[in-house]
Amino acid sequence: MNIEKAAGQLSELGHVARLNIYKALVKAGHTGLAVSEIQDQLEIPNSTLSHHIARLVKVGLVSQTREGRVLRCHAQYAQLDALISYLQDECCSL
Amino acid sequence: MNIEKAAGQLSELGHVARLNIYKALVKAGHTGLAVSEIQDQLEIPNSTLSHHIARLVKVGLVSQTREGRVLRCHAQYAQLDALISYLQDECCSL
DNA sequence: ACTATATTTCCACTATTCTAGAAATATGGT
DNA sequence: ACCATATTTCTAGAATAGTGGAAATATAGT
Repeated sequence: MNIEKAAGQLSELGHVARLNIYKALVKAGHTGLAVSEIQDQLEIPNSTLSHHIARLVKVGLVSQTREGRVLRCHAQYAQLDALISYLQDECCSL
Repeated sequence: MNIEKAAGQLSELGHVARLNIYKALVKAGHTGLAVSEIQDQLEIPNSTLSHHIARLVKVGLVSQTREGRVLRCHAQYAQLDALISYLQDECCSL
């Protein structure tokens, strides 16, 4: 972890739509959610949703696996853990 | 904590300059740093720096106290702790 | 080949953010 | 009152982000 990566991930989580997407993926557990399932839950137009998911993927917080026509999204827990650890180590030591 | 506040704070931390400012303030401990001291450390033009600090203050991550001509800035540890707790509770429970 | 479903990409528009110089404001010292 | 220092506010331009409709692409089934 370095400051550029941390800032990039924080920035992407710093949007209500994307934070909701990430939360939904975490709640969904290891099976993850199809893009269409996220769309049903959050009611975001498909192009907008695709854009937000792509940003989360780009910074490594979400991964995608294709299952036929369906793209399944998964929260990358380890990435968030690393981000939290960075914040605790770099920004919480008094 | 709620999702709007969390997203707002994450977004503000999601910028390298502001994350550096916050880190410097944490490292400075309870005495904090004057705006001018942050400027010396990070070499950011005063108007730009003022803008970034104001944003951190606005979301509650930093507070300021005036000491004569000097404005001293303090990291609000409890706010970051609350943010981290929110992430761990809402986004890390498998 | 055709059709249906899932998702992305393209496009254009609007809004916000970032940056920093210059001017203004605040405080303290002489 | 004047001057110096500290910081913000004003302003404006450039860059980035957000939004969503429409078209394109990908995959599977018939």
